[in-house]
Amino acid sequence: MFFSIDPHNGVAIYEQIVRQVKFAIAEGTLSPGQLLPSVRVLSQRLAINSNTIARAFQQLQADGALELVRGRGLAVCANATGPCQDARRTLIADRLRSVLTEALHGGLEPADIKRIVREQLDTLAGSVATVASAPDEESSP
Amino acid sequence: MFFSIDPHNGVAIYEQIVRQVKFAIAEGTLSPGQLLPSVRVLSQRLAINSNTIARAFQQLQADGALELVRGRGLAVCANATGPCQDARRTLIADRLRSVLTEALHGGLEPADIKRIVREQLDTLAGSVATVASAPDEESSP
Amino acid sequence: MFFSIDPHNGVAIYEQIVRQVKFAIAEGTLSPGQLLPSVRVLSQRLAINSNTIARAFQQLQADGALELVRGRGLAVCANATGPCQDARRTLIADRLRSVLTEALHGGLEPADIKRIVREQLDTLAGSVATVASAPDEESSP
Amino acid sequence: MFFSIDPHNGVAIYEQIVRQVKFAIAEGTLSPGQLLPSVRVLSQRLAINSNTIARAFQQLQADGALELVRGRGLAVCANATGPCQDARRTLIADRLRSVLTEALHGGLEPADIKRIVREQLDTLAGSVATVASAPDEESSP
DNA sequence: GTGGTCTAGACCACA
DNA sequence: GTGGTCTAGACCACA
Repeated sequence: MFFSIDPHNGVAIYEQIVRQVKFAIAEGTLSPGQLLPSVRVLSQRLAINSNTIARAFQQLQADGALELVRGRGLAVCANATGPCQDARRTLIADRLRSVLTEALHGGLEPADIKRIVREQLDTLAGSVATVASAPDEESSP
Repeated sequence: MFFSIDPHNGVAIYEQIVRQVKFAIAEGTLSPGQLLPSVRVLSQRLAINSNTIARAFQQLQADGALELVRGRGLAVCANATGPCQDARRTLIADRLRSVLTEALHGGLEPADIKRIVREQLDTLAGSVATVASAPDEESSP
Repeated sequence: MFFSIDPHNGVAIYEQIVRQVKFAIAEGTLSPGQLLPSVRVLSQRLAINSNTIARAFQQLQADGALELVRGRGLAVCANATGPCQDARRTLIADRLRSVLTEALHGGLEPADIKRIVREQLDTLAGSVATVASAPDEESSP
Repeated sequence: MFFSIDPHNGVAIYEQIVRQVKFAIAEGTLSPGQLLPSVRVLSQRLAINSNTIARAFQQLQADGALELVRGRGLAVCANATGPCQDARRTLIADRLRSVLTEALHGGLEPADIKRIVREQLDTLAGSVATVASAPDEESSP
C-alpha cells in the first residue's frame, strides 16, 4: 500500500489517509480480508502521529471499509470494493466540479480548460504509471 | 462583480475571494482603476465576516492586484491585468493537477477522467454561461 | 442541558456525551436550531478534556444531529428530533436486550426479572423526575 | 456449561465469563466440587484468546467462586452457591439500574420502558428456554 | 503484539 | 470568541 501525504494541501491528514485507503480498495491494491499496516507501523513510516492514523482508521471503520480483527489489526471488509469504487468516483467528480466551476466563473473557455486537463494528464500519466507499477513490498501481508 | 463562495470545498473563504478577484481582473470584469465594493458592503452581501473579507483584500494588496486609493477605497492596480491572467491559469492548473494526480493515484484511467471532465463541463457550462451574461449592477461604480 | 458522565462505566466518555445529546434532542430539551454549550465551556463544566468533547461533537455532526454554525458554535439540526427519538429507543432496547439475555441465561425467571425492573423503576423514577424538572439555566441560549 | 459471549455489548469478555460462571453456579448448572473445562479447551471452544480465559479464572478464584485442585484444574468452591446467587441478583440489578437510569434521563416514560422490557422478554424467553433445556455435554465431568 | 481512549497543549481558520 | 487538527505520551482491553 502506497501513501502520499501532503500536510499543507488544505485537506486534513487523516482525511487524506481515508481517501487513499478507499482508493486502494477501489482499484484492488487492497483486497477484501487483507490486513492493513498497523497504526504504529504506518505512523512511523509516514512520520505522522499515531493518533492521526488511528483517527483515519476509525473513520474507515465507521464508513464500512475496514473491520476490526481482534488482536490482529484492521482488515478490508468483505464487500467494501464496490462502495469504495463509488466513493472514489464521487470524491473525484466533486473536486473536479469545484475546480471546473472556478475556471468557468473565472472566464476560461471550456476549450481552454480541456486543453489544460489534457496537458496535465499527459504530464502526470507517465510519473504515476511508474509509481503504480513499482514493486510493493506490502501487498501480501 | 460576482462572487460564488463555497464554504465546503476545502479552499479557505478568504482564499476563494482572492482568487475570484484575480480572475475578474484577468477576464476584464474588473478593469484597472476600478474600485471594489467596500469590506462592509461585501461582508453583508456575501454574509461573510468582515475580518475574512479584510484579510482577502490585504492579500490582494500584497500580491499587487489592488492598491489603496486614499479616501475612496481599494482599486485595481494599473498593470494588474496581465499578471492576473497568468495567475489565473497557474491557480487553475495547480488545482487541476492536484485533483488529477489524486485520480490517477486512485486507479482511474485517463480516459475515465476525461469522461468525467466532459460530463462536469457540460453540466456546468449552461448554468455558468447564464450567470456570466447576467447584468452586473456593480461592474461600473 | 444536563450531563451525567461516569468515566468508569465501560462506555467511552465521548460516547456517553453523544448518547446524552441525542436523548436531549429526542425529548425536546434541545430543540432544532438551539446552540450547544461550547466545547471549552463543556470541557470546563464536566472536567473533561476538550478533545474528548470535540470528538463527541464531531460524531454528532457525522450522525446528522448537529451542524456547524461558523463562528457561533454547533446547533441542533432542523430535522434531528425524529431520528434522535428512533436512535434513543434503539439504544435503550439494545442495552435492555443485552441485560435481559444475561439474566435469562443466568437462570432468573421472567417474573423475577420483571420484579427487579419494577423495583428499580420505582426507586429511580422519583430522583430522575426531580432532576428533569429542575430549572435549567441553559435551555434558552 | 454454556457460554454466550458478545464482544460488542460493552462488557469486557473476561468479565462476561466471570459473570456467566457465577450465574451457572447460582442456578446449579455448576455444582460445588465440579471441575471447569480447562483454559485451553474453553479458549478453543469459544474462539477466545487463552489469556482472556485465564484472566477470568483468576478473577473467579479471587472472588472465592473457584479453587485450584492440584493436578486436576479449577473446581467450584464448596460454599459458592449462596454467594453466587446473591452476586447474580446484584450484577443483574446493577446493569438494569444503569440502563433504566439512562432511559429515564433520556425522557422515556416508565410505562414505555416497561413495554420495551415486556417486548424484549417475550422475544428472548423462547430462544433462551430452548438453549437452557438442551443437553449439555459438559455438566458432569 | 493489536487498536481504543483520554489528556495536555499547541496552532489554525473563521467570526 | 467558535470548532478543527495535530502531536506527544499515557493507560487500557484484548490476542
